[in-house]
Amino acid sequence: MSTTAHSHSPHESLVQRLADSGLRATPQREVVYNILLQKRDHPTADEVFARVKPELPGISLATVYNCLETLVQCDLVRAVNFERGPTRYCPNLKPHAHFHDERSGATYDVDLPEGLIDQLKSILPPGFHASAVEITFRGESKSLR
Amino acid sequence: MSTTAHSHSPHESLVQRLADSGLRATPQREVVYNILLQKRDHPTADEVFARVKPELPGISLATVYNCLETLVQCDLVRAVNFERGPTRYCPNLKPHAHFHDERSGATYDVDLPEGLIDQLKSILPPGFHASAVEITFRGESKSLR
DNA sequence: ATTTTAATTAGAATTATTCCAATTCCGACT
DNA sequence: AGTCGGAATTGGAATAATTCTAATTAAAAT
Repeated sequence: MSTTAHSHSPHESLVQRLADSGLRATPQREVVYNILLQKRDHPTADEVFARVKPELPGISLATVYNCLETLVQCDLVRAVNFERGPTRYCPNLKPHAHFHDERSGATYDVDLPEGLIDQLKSILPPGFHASAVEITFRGESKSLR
Repeated sequence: MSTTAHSHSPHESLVQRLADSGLRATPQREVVYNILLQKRDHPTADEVFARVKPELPGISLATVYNCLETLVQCDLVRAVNFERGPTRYCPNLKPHAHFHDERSGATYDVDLPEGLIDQLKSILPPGFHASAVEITFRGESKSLR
């Protein structure tokens, strides 16, 4: 038995997740996903396009949009919007917040303590049920990485 | 003495805040601001434009954008972006979260318990200093208002 | 092999926003 | 009251991001 119920190889999980949604693992989808994993700086669709091109010169921007949307649908990638401007994409599946450095424009992932999301959900008034919570910090960070 | 150091009339605070930034209180700015106060449903610039027109038929969309931007600069209004799509505007100055009802598309303000923002800021790693925190819930609400 | 369905592609279309140059409006100062 | 100068507004053009569409290609199923 070489296939376990929950493989943790990125490639496996991609193929698996796509299959779960009845979708195919095309070269375009695989490369787009790998690009996101390689440099987790929350690139825009345009930036993904530029990074994918060398590997797949024939790819079109429309396909990049399609692939990103597909990956978001499969819960492999999160679409991030915290300011007017292009959507950014993030392959971090763990619950996390985003820190947006207003000086550099960079965005960092911030791990959340266990239970925080539930604590936040508990402040909602009766009748409100959240399936997801997004937290964005804005400010300045000394880390120049 | 009829003018106190901190008047709470919306109109006063508008005039005051604009003056503080060296800006004038024009009819366009006043009407745009009042429209936001009247119906706090987080309208887009287009929606604000439509609501302002009856009162100020000659106003242009560019001016609505200008006024909204000005109000945001003066900290009278918050620009809200939590999904791809047009920026929405919110005249609620108190710290609050947003609840986005995925069924109706409506957005509700959610009051935050005292201290929560500070608690959240405390989870940031060393070197990160947040000036603002945004919290967005997504889900379904029973409230049909 | 053929048929069917899914995915990709290029380019057009749409949407949201910003830019720009030309007025108009106001306030300060004669 | 009249004029000067900066601020604000306006309409339209320009830009940016995304979505749509119709045609083509690729892959899976029969």
